[in-house]
Amino acid sequence: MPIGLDLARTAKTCARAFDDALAAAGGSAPVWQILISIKTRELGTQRALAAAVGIQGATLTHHLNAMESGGLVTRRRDPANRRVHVVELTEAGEELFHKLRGAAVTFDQRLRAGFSDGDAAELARLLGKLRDNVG
Amino acid sequence: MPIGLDLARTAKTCARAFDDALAAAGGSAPVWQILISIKTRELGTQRALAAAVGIQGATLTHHLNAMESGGLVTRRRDPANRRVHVVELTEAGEELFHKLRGAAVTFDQRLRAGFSDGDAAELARLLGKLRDNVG
DNA sequence: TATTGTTATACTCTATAACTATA
DNA sequence: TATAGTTATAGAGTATAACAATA
Repeated sequence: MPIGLDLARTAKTCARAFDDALAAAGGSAPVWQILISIKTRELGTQRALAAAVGIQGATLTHHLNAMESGGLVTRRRDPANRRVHVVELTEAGEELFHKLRGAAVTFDQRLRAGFSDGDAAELARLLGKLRDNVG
Repeated sequence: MPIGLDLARTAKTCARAFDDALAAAGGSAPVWQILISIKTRELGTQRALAAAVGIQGATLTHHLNAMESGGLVTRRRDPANRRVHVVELTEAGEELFHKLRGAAVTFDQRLRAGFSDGDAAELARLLGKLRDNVG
């Protein structure tokens, strides 16, 4: 069995289950990824944000437009460099972040069922090797 | 680090690299999956085919339309049960299958770099556990 | 009525190219 | 000129609902 096929099938199955979990909590995978990135690297440029999420700048704008319409984020120009648009979470954005985090934690517990610490570490090591091999 | 996030990032990185490899060989991920399923479970219904690939029947029809237009497959009614459309590879379809298989094999070798047999088996075991946990 | 597959339509995520605003 | 981001447009993959053909 090719490793890539096994990985793709597993990822597809897990991604769908995770998407369902996030949707039930009122979110989606890209929104969750963007919320995480905003929370963890506050004050970066949108380019950096897009790179962190693994998408193009225009794709990020697309999502941010929807998130801004949905009242999750605000965008304002940085006074120090007015080319930069600072993205910040609104209260609703913070709420959604916490809700999605809860869903993600619950999902991860489900995923980890029957995993020893050694298993988890071994999986992380092997996945890291795969990324190195294609990067 | 949540397992799901690690898995999703790895799968995204690998899937993009694999898509590029398939595209360079004239294919795409769903086409490759469908070709594999046709070759390995000849004579099934399209429903079974769709289930094997992990998509809906209408989505499969969408891809088969493109593949038929592209001269890769033919569809004809099964005389024994005329509701069933038997999907078969044309010569061009067979050629593409072999070409994509070559690309997939090459990609898998790249992915396996530095993997011992034990590593590969361990990865397969852990991925299987993940699928069990969400299935 | 139930099953097989198609058609029509639309949604989500993604991307590239051209553009605006700022430096 | 270079950089940050947006707008316009498009394409791939997926899905649901309604439909036609067959049993």
